[in-house]
Amino acid sequence: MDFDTRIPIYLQIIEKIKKDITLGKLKKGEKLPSVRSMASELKVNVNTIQRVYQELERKGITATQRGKGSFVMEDEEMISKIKDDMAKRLIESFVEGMKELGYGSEGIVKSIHEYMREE
Amino acid sequence: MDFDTRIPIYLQIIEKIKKDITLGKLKKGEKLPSVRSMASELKVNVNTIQRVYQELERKGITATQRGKGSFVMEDEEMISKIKDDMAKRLIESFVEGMKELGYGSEGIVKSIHEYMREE
Amino acid sequence: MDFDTRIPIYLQIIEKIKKDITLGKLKKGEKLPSVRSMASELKVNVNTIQRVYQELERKGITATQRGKGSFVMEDEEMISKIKDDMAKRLIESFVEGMKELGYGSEGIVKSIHEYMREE
Amino acid sequence: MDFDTRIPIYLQIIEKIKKDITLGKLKKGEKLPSVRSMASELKVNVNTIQRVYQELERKGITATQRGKGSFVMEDEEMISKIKDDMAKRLIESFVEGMKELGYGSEGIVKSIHEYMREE
DNA sequence: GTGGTCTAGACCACA
DNA sequence: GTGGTCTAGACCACG
Repeated sequence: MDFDTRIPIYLQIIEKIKKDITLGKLKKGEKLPSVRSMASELKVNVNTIQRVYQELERKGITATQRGKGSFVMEDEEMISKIKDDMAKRLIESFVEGMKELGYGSEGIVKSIHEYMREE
Repeated sequence: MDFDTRIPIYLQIIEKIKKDITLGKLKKGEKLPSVRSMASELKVNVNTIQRVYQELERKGITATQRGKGSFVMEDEEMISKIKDDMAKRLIESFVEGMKELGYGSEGIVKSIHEYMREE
Repeated sequence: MDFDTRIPIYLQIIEKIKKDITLGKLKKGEKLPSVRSMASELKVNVNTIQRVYQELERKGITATQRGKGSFVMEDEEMISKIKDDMAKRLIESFVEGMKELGYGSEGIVKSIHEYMREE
Repeated sequence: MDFDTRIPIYLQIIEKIKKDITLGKLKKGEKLPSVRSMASELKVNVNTIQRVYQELERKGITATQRGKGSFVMEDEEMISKIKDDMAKRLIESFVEGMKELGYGSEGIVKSIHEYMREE
């Protein structure tokens, strides 16, 4: 995993984990790697991962049990909400960026269609 | 002008100026206010405005002439080239992001349409 | 028995046992279940129960006899003395805390009354 | 300021600041000491204070502006809510503790009255 | 000068 | 073995 220097590492890891959950790579109830093993795997400090897990718990995405580990929450609804949220954020920032460049609604839709056709 | 605490003030001001240019409020060749006057008008630190002008110049949007001030670039073609480039990069990263979330081509187009309709 | 993740399991079990003693479910002199049987019954690690018994003994609530097991203490007077002491400490720290929050004597008494009424 | 070893330092500092706000020692809109000055004053690491300010912001008690500092929120209602919350937590844990010791509602009220009279 | 992030390394509480 | 807290010290972004 490569990190974008402009964005805090811990945020990038959070996004990665959320993505893995929505894609089913991490299943409900499954145990996440221990703080230390994930830290060494990603070549990152333990504290950074600890922050990641803390934030995930605060958002209700995982639950942490001292001495046991962190587990993905079993809440189906929550997971689909995460996916919708992430998609919405992507779309918003995309549309906003295009508008700042002077594109109107039709222009944006048209550009996307063109891009898809080329691919 | 009110600022969103979450985003650096200097970025917010840059966006404002870029918008003013595309909307024709600031015309090609026109002189921007001096660093000091803009700073006092927006009730913002002089350093902040200095950074704004620096970034604008770096992006080729304005040109600074020592002792005279900053001026909006006259080079129309260059600006439109930059715009196309930025748009392409925006679209690419957007599509890539959506695919990582598990969306296919149709899903992406559909999401954009839905979002536009809501707005 | 369900456990609250925020509080150490061993503390929750201790409280449960203390309650059982005051309610007479566990009588003076009675033998507590073995570490292993209690652990398997509560689906909890053996170490955890060991710590529970250790703490109970440290507090003088039980006594452990090697090879025989743990027994609820018979010393009634000592237990009631401990209780009075604990109660006094509880009250003191409570009153001190309320005063730090700016409550006067009447305010404290009033708050307690209100809380009791709600319950 | 002395710290109780059993409770995380950052939590103790948070409680201290909340108390100061409810008591009017820290007024609405007022600037909190900088992370570094508070850290050196309390002889605590900078990171620890940073966590304190972060949590306070997350709870809506303060607002932080990068490069400027942290400020107490101007929300009157929020402040009185903090006080009520803190008092409620104190009362709850006190009553719960007394009940575990075998005191009934009348016993608790009586004990408080006695304690107040002695003082 | 101010907050934000990160590292390396330590010690503790819990299961 | 697992998470939680803390320290010392560093570098960066922002005003």
